[in-house]
Amino acid sequence: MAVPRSGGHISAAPPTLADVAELAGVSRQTVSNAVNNPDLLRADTLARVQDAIDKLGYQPNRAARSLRTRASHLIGLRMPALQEGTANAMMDRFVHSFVEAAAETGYHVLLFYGDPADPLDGYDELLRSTAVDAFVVTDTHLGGQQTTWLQSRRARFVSFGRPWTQPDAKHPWVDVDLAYGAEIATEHLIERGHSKIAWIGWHKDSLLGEERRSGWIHAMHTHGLSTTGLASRTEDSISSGKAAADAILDETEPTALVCASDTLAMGVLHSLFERRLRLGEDIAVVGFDDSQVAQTVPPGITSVRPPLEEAARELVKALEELLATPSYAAPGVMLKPALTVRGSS
Amino acid sequence: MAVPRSGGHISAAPPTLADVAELAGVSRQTVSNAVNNPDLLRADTLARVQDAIDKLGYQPNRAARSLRTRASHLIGLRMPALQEGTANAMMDRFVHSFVEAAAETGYHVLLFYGDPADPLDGYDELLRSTAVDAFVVTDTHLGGQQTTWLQSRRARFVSFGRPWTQPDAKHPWVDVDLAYGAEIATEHLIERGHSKIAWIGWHKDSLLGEERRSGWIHAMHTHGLSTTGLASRTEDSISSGKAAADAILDETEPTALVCASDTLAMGVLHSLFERRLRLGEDIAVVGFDDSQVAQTVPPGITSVRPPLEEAARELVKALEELLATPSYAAPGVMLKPALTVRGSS
DNA sequence: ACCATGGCTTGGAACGATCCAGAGTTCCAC
DNA sequence: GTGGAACTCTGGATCGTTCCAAGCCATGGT
Repeated sequence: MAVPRSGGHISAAPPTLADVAELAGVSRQTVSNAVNNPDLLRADTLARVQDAIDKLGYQPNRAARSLRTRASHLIGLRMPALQEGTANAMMDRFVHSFVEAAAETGYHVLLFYGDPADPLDGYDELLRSTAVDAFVVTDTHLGGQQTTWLQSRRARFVSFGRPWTQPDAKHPWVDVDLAYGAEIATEHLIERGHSKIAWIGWHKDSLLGEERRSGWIHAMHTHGLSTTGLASRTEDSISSGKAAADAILDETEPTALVCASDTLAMGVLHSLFERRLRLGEDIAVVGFDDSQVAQTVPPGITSVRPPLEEAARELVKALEELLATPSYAAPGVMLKPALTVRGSS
Repeated sequence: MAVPRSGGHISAAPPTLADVAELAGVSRQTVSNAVNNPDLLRADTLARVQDAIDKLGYQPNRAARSLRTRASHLIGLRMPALQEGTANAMMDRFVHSFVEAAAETGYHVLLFYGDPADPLDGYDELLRSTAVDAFVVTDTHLGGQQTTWLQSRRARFVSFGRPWTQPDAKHPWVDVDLAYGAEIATEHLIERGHSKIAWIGWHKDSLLGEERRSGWIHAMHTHGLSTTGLASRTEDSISSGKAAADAILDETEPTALVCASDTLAMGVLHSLFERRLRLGEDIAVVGFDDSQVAQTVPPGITSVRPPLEEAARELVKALEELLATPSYAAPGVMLKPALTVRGSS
């Protein structure tokens, strides 16, 4: 439904409702109705008003509309600040999907980054100036501080990430079942004939990390495989991924490695490079996130791909409901990831 | 300058100017002045009003302010839609930098993606509804369609990318001198002792591609090196990068390769992987963009790093001037990239 | 002929801020 | 003591839209 673009004519100030009303010979309110409740108008009046709207290229002024309706049709999306070296390229796929999904339902996205040290940074200003209708919260695994605070301010929001520490939270959320992701990754390797499959994951206090780890353990045990000596926990960085791989390759000699992130997988690749081992031939590696890096490194890293496009759509759907009915309490939505198989396994 | 966050109390509706005025015992206008022109007030009045503002946690309503001042303090940033497989991870570093730079001067960023086939998609709606004060245009190498149209609509904008096809364009722009980038990349390889240095670049009709290529040629000729048989032109994708590398490695046996993008460099890596050649030992490779991939692939790809943070700051600076003085015509700003040296060379 | 009904349209008020012109104070020079 | 400038502060109008209550008009049943 492309709006025809008024091409050549140069207009000093954009046309207003009053301009349209005058041209169409009706009152302002009738034009407003033509835009917002067309079924209230008689067919011929509607046509006349539409003509005038098209002729002038009229579009309602957002500020005026927001002021009156108390709705900006803007969604605030807070992203965690990028850290140099960490491959969270996943997130810009999410941003992209979300912006597109929001655009389809007439919402625009106001992107902001908060100081990672202060999970509330940025929200307050936007909220108090009523700049946005709702927020999308992304780092729920860092604790419930953000959601608790937003709730206390009566702000509307949805979260991309389950309410880890607050099982009774009422806000809508969407998350990806990455325990399941680890499970299918591990099973894929088992199918390929591996039995000594190591895990390189995050520290014990990382909720996300423990969840993914549980999927690996479950798959291993289901197939009667031992996990002893095969797990290591470290930080989410390339250097610690390399160190962990070095240690576990020396000690236990696994034939395959499942990594909690593509970043760790890249660390493993560094270890392999040094040892002159060939990825996908001498040893198999699976990562998480299906980042750019996993997609492009030869021969490609098999990776657990979160359905970010679908997550974005679900979030927008939840937002719509939430904004339509303020008391809306949705059940959380848990999506299943898929495994993208590449040369590394 | 953190605004104290009103913690516990739950307020139904945000406080307005009138609320503050009543509490402070002054008129609405005085409160408005306290916020926007504090130096107009007597010191003690200002203090009293400030107290009231803090007590109520007042912040001006954006919609109301926008309506009156005809300024939204929002900048529309149009990004080219992501293409699967193409590593334009560079762009999210730019988005991040730009959002942060804008936030520092009180602007928020409204991110949107346009249909790549229609360079005008998305602008019109935001412009006519006066949703944003200005735009940042990013794909100027695709031709002047966007800027010409925006100019005809009297929209304010700056571009990240020089006005390639319109040398007489008047709008502010910021760009990175990537001919220089290719030059330092090539010289770096020459210093390392290479003399047969091949170029893997884009098609002839790519303005960006020809520019980068000229830097390689210039460096080669300056050092008395021949370029015949060492250049190839192809599409910006991994598979064509691999094909180009295959061809040139078979034919001319260069010892080093300069690639017009990290994506092409990844294609080269695929070729090397297949040939069991070791990156950085058997052959040297340099890429462009300093993407996540270049940073993380072992042993790291030497890459030309565009100063995106600086570009973002310059763009914001230009925007500020442009919005302050509508007739502002800035000279374009050309920034120099640096070479990040890694194991691949 | 009348009133009630429902469909369609209208003018005035309101949203919350800033612009503008003017009113009240203060202060100093004469 | 007065005039005038400079400094403070104020109330009303205004931005462009939607909400609200009321008005108009044709229709149809009594």
